[in-house]
Amino acid sequence: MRVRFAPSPTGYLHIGGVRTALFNWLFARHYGGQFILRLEDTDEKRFVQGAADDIAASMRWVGIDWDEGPDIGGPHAPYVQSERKELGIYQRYADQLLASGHAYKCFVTPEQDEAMRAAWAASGARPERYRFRGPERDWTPAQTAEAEASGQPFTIRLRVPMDGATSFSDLVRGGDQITINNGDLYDLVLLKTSGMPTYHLAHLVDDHLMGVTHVIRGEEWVPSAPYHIMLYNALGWELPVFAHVPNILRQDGKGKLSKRKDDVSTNRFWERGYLPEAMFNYLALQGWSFDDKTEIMSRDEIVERFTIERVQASPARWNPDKLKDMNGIYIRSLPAADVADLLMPYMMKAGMVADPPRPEDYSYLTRLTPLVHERLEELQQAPEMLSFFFQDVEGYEPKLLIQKQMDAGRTIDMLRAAHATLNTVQVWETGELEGQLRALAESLGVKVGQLFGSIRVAVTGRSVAPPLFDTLAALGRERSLARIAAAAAALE
RNA sequence: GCCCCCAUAGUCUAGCGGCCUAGGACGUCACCCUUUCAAGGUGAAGAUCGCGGGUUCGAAUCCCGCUGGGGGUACCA
Repeated sequence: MRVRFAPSPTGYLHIGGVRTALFNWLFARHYGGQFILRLEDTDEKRFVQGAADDIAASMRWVGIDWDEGPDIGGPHAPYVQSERKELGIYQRYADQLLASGHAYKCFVTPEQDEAMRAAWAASGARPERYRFRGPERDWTPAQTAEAEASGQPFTIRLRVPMDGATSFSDLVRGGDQITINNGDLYDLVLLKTSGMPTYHLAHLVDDHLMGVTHVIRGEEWVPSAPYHIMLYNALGWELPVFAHVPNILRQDGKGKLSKRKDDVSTNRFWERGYLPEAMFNYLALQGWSFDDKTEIMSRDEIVERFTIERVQASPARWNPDKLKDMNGIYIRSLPAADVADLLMPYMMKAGMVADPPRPEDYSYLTRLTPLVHERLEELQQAPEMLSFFFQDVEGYEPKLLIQKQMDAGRTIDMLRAAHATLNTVQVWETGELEGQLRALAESLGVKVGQLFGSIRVAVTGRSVAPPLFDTLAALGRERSLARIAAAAAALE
């Protein structure tokens, strides 16, 4: 079994695209087939420099590799359509279709096409739809030859039957047939004036030549599938199995995910600190499921369990909360040392750690990581959560410092008492600090929450922070005492 | 407009004729744990299985219609 993912290098790869690539990849890996990456750069106008590399990087990041592709070659190289066009591959089949009468040369210019469309729409005939049929369909060979001799540019169009219907079955829909009336179709352009094939001709020729057995693609291709069926038949080729997977809809359900309107670039998630394993797991679940309970699965487990038959036909909605939750689960499942390594780039970027980091930066971050490890949902949250370890607290909020049922005076006294106690602590470590401060709270006759709360704000500048005694231990005696003193002074 | 696809809680889903008084997860809320926040634990609210007809002894599951949503309607993919 051979499948492919064939992106168009017109921009970055968004998660919907990755999901389609993933389903293809899972299919290939599950059945021990091959997964091909092919670049469909037949759109000369929308081509974006660097997009191809970006797309490949996004795929590699989530853990999708390919057996044949532009960068690694393969038995059917090249894997870039613009290069294949130079080899005359598409022209050859266009000529074959011309010879067999399945296609014809059309001299209608885009402008004329537009005018015809407008005229059609203006006619009282109330057309349901503008269905282009070139006048050249009925031309004699002599007429065509004459037009061509005059040097007029032309496209090669598929001669679509005026009546009848075209059906094909779809694996995602349980093998049910989808039928479309030929009368709703039009004479599709196969080869553009420039000599570049359209997607329709190019992908099909390549799929056949590359031995693709299963076409797994987004459902936006369903309406054009009949053209593809006609083309396979016209060329005398065996049909592949079709599986049109549902799109991922925008969060509000209004339309499919779009690069322009949604912040869904795969790279963005990479930047924000999503683990590729989490993204892989989440995306696999967008339209596919294993059973009624299992959600967290390793790559291997998903590969083992994935089948197209279990892919849903209805579209899923983009749910960042769910992804975030899953990312937290994956982060927590990692050893703290690994998390520390993953966090370092974020600390550097936030300017909290020297670039490049010094040995002591590594050891300090390793020391701090356990304090935030299980609180992280995105790695990028770490610098903010740990910022007070790297910069002093400025401007204490009396409101935060003064706990429930306390006032400024009592808080000052309490902080000074804490300062005195901590000043004499022999062993500056978590357990000892906790023991001493608990005893202090008792002797002061305040609730531990009141004491700890004030100290937390004094030391971190905020009411929500990592566990207090771990924080004090990691912050060190000197800085801890200085901040407590500063907080008390701020309340004067 | 026309064509195609889809339809279980706010969201992702399990279900493929009786096991469903519809299961799991995210989100929401409550409680427990607890120095805050998380994590973890327990529990709750939330779906007349979009609506209406059939078929059947029996339907979330099959059929039809309607409605709603999505996709397509390019010399873009």
